[in-house]
Amino acid sequence: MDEVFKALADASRRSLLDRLHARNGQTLNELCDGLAMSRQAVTKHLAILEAANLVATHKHGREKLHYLNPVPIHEIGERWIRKFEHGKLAALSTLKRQLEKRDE
Amino acid sequence: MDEVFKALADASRRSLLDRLHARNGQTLNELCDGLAMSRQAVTKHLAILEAANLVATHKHGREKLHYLNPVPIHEIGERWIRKFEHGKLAALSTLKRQLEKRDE
DNA sequence: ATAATAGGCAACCAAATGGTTGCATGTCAA
DNA sequence: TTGACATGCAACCATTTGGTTGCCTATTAT
Repeated sequence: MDEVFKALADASRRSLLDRLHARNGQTLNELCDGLAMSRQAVTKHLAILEAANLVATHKHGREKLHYLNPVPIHEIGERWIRKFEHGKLAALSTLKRQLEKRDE
Repeated sequence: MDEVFKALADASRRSLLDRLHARNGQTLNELCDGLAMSRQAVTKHLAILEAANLVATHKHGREKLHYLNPVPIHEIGERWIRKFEHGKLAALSTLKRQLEKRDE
């Protein structure tokens, strides 16, 4: 799971996921368009996303197509994010109460 | 939002959030226990969590108490994770279909 | 008053990260 | 078949990151 969090920690990589979410199955060159960095930099980012299982690829002739895999994102939502949403109100009220002690 | 993702990208920091989730309002020294690293390293991690607004602190005498703020985690869930859950089935079926082309 | 406790600050260091460039390879089209 | 196109590989570089150590300050307890 650490790999997924690390992969999501970079804005360029999140942008790549966004673009695949908007249109799945893009080639490397398509994903490079408009991303002020070299093709090789994008390749590295995609490799990290692939290692985290967030992107799957499929070679078609000389093109490499990239597909979004939403499962790890979903798992983070399920196993991590929701845990902190549970009891959110309780945590907030504690937080509020303690911060108000500043004024004592 | 980038700060929040970056803050969550480290296992030690996620562990600190876990521990605050288990028991809110711990001091720095309490949070150090069992975390094979120096107090100063923990201080730095907590500073990053604080900068990302994931932790709020409150000085009480010579102690510094740390409180979890679940709001940024919730926002990531709302604004980012859910987006990818929407259309998850569609993405998965495309993914499956394309990966099966390997066998053609 | 003095010692112990809780924490802060700053300099330093190794390794990881995010990027580059140059060149090589494989595939398609004329 | 030959040139153009899509991608891969490797070396290199600067900056960031995660950690350390040493010392300083503030608060509490004896």
